[in-house]
Amino acid sequence: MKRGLLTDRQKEVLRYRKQGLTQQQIADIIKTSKANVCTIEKAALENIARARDTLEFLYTLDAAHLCTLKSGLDLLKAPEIIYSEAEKMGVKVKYDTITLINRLRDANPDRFRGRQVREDVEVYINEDGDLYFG
Amino acid sequence: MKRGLLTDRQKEVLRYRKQGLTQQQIADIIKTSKANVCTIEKAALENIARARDTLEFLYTLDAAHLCTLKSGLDLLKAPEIIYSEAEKMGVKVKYDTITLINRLRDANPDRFRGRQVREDVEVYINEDGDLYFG
DNA sequence: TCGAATTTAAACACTTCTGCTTAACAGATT
DNA sequence: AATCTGTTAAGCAGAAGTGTTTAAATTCGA
Repeated sequence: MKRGLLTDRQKEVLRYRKQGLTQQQIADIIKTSKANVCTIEKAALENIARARDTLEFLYTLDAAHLCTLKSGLDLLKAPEIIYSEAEKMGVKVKYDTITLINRLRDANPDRFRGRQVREDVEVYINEDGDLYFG
Repeated sequence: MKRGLLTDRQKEVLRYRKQGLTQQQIADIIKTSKANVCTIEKAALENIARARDTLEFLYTLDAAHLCTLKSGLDLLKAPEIIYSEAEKMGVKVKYDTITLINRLRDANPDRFRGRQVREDVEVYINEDGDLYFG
């Protein structure tokens, strides 16, 4: 059974990178092209991000589904929706408007284009008023 | 780009499970066999474990490689090796013999069969004397 | 012990991932 | 201009993951 997401090749590259080597230097050491080192490093970072997202999901299991921010929605209208839904459930959202928008964008930058929601975002809330997105 | 490791199917099963449903009940809901629900749930838990291991690896990046516990080694001889190697590096291991063995086993149970190491285990140590295995 | 719940194994199509090459492109530094 | 660094894209072969079915084993409470 595989232990982690990272392949031996990916770990190798990350270790050399941590030591400050350039992609070209690493390419020479492991005998391949610098383009390939770039690809491998990128894949490694993606895998790490994916691992983080996976564990992030566990929080949504403890949380209740609050609402769905539908594709096309104006990002600035999201807080209003979220506050109103949370009030219905008798929970106070932990974040103010600005913080909420930032959290929303930071959580997964890919899902927003400027002020627009590109893809449906599910919003979860726990009893502490913490928000999670999935 | 995929966000997490878990497929929609796997998330679905985990959510129903969290609600206390049996595999048979879930199978009826998502219209498949209970055996399949079992497989999906198992895959989900494996993915979560893999995500944890992946992030665990990041610690080994900050840590230095201490030694390798080779396949076939007696688990009870590991502490001696580790203490002696750490001393060479001028770092004091944070754990006593008993705790060390327990950490070693708990870190990844699959790599030990009774008192024997089944598969090479890399040992890393940081400046605080914390140990990581990979 | 009976039956329900859970787990495991094997096999199958299908999809995705991985490492790799080649080639091109953008930014900095020299 | 020439060089070094990092990125990106297309394509390819081999490996691994996913959902599924079917069938057999195991656990466990009543």
